[in-house]
Amino acid sequence: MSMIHASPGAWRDSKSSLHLAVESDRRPAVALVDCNNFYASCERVFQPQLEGKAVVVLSNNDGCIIARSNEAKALGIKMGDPFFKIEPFLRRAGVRYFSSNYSLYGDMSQRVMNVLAQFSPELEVYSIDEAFLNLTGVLRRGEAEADALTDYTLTDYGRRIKATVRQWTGIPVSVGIAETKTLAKIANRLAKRSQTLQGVFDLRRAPDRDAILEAIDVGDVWGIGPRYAKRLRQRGIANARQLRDADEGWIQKQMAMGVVGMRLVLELRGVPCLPLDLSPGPKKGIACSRSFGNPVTLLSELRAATAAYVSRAAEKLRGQNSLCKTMSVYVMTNPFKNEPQYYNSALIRFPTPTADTPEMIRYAMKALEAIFKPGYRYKKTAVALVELVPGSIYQPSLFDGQDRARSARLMKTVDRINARMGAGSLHYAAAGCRLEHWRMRRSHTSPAYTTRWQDLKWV
DNA sequence: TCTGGGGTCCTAGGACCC
DNA sequence: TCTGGGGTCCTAGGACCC
Repeated sequence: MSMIHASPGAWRDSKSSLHLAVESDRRPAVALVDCNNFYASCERVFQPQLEGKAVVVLSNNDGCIIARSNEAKALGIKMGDPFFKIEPFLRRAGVRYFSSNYSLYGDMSQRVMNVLAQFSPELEVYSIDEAFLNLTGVLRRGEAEADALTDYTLTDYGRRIKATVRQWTGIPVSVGIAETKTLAKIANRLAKRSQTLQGVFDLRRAPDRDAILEAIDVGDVWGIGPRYAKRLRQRGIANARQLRDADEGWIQKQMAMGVVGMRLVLELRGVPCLPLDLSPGPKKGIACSRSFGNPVTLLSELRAATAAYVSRAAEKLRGQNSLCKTMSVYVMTNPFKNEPQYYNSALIRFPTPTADTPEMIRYAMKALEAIFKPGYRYKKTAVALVELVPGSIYQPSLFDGQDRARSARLMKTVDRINARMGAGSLHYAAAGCRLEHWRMRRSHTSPAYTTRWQDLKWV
């Protein structure tokens, strides 16, 4: 997909001036590189006139706000604000809004990651817009040639990372550096918010660490959600400094956080407990769920939607070369509505682990019929594949009548055609057609500038 | 009319084994 | 006086992340 194929391993390039320096500090160093307002920034890359303007990106179905440019944040627009409620305000305030365009964001993400990979041999792609880089010793690799330059620090290196990503992809990022991932998160937060730091901050070199940690609310520490934050505050632990200095025994016992809490506290103390995950294995569960563009009352429509989601989930399953042993199917009404509510799910255990779309659809339809109740306005159906096993080793059922090899070949062909011709080019009739009214609404989509020839930007 | 989607890990408790 | 000890696997639920 990606159109940038930057040469890997630039960090090794001895001709580059990047590595001609020595930082005497030998402490471990990990950087968190985080894209600023990622989805909003992606939209801006191809519409530079939006620079400096308030931009927001909407969730699926144009439901709520999921990304905001700084200008939009300054206007008080909140994450999760329902679009239909604030649309009038957005219009009045001249905020530009976009339906989410995941093929664009996914592709831009890959480009950013490709650039980052050149700055460290150890990169963990943590999410669509974030990556951890191990920078320990990165500057020392070029030591032999380092006579010319002294005082080149990881802060300089971080600035170089930031500038390169910006130049090669158009995406602004912030870089936080520290001894551990948890501290790097904090450093990144500061880098992003401070006017003076210009987007790069090395917490290891900060003389006033205690004061910095004290200014971080305990709920803003990575790994502390609303529940834990509340419990910690009840014990008088209100900020990151206090959490760092908390009593270990109490953390382990009282908090029901056990090892999670302990790791977190140690990380705050500068002891790395969360190693970089350089090559994440296959997913342990795969889900596909989507709210409908319009409420659904007919079983036939629910069937089509469910079949469509099964087929998407099965595609992901095959994409990582796994088979599924257990699948669940959910249906639910709209909890925001003051109308009769219904929620139900069914668990399906396949006699033989499978990744065969038609087989999975057959089972899902049976399950769906069992949980469907007429008379409700359904809002959403979901398919979750749990209990996945590697495609290579599985225990076939003794009475399995299917020609597994044949169906695997068929699936492979279907996937290949869709990869080449575009997602959904070939799909199952059970999944209905594109125009059905339960399909997702996306009324404000930008073009897929980087993944569709028709949408290529003209210059 | 209209409120997102997709993951991970850990713990406790029960069943079961020798 | 007094009824063992140690282990695994599974499931449900809770918490977190982006």
